[in-house]
Amino acid sequence: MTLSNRIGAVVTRTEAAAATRAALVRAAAELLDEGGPDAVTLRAVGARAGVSRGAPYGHFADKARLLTELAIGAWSSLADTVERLRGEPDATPSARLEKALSALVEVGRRQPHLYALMFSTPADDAESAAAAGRLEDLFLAIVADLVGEPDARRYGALLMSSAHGIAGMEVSGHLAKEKWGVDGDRLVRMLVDTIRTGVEKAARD
Amino acid sequence: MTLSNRIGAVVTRTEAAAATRAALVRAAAELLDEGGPDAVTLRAVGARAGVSRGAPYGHFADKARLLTELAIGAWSSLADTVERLRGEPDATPSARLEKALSALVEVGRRQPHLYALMFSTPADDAESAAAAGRLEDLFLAIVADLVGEPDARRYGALLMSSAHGIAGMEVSGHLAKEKWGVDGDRLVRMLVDTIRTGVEKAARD
DNA sequence: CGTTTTGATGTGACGCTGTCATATGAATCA
DNA sequence: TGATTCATATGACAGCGTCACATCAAAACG
Repeated sequence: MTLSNRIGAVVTRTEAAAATRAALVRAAAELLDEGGPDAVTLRAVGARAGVSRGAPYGHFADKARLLTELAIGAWSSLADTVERLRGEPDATPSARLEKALSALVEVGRRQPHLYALMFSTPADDAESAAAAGRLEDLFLAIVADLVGEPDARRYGALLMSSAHGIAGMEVSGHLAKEKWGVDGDRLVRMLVDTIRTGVEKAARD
Repeated sequence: MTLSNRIGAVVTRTEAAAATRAALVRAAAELLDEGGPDAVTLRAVGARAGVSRGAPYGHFADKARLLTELAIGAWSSLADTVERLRGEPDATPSARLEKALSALVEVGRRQPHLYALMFSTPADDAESAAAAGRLEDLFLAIVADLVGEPDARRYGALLMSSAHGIAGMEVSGHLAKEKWGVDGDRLVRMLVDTIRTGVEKAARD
């Protein structure tokens, strides 16, 4: 009637299955962070979650789907971070924008393998696209506060792409400070300043 | 004394080995373009090059080294393209800059898997870093023509990162036109214009 | 010229991987 | 209680990268 899971708590059957599923996702995330994509094998994921190598197939169609869920979690978490910026109405639009862009770069810096996964997961997956879309919409709203509505989409695309590139250059080690004399944070500030002054200039004309 | 290779030409032994090596690289590049990274197996590479699965080990330490050579070739080829822009002195600095950035984006568009490989190859490889460094230096010279020497490095980093991000967003399918209303080419033009007007403004002050 | 050396290539074998078919066994339900 | 359902465990399979070893012809040498 009851069942004790790996930490000894008494739970129902479906609760135990949900806990196993969560443990599998967590194990995969940890393995990805610690050893990169090659370290994420279903056998290793199962072992860390305390189940067998075949158990993941009871929760995910295949390995790719498990990885997609990692990416979805990363997009959602980042969206939560950006959404929290809306609760700081005292900050200027450009300050909020800089924080949002920095949050993206920070994911790349802290979890480079997860960051790469976010942009390599198949874009045709509906759930993944929705999670990424939520971040993009939140981001778009912040950009609109700075540049105004008619131009928000194109500037949003430019800003998001540029921040993604800054993160990518950092992740791949192509942003060596001795070569360019700057780091990613500095580039984000330059980016926001450049757009801001450009918009102010356009407003004067 | 002599040896006929796979296309029937009579060649010496070392020539044949060099041809095999080139055939392996070409086969790997084709398989990458056609089927993505998963399609690049040493068995498939060997088969397409007309040799056995073990033959690559006579020319490359391991599979990773073969892939690194693909990346090196991509960096070199892109550097050649950018170098050719120097032969157009009639073009304005901003026009040359736009062409250079577009060349990067175009690689991502035409050969997305190869593009991903360029930025995922280990940055600690000396030969690969040198090939990427040549492109960066050529690019830096073009940027210096536009923004002047003291600021060339930081603006170069920003421009290269942004272009990389535009390419990355396109490759991963995150630059949907219905969402942002623009494509990568448009973003490259916006990027160059923004920097150019920013520099002109700074010059007036 | 005959002999030896060298080096590219072919092949068998190993452990590892993702995946499927099947068995097990306990929670759930009639 | 008996039947069912469903998460999990396990055996098996093909494909993978890689290594050890065998082969065999070109090259070097006396």
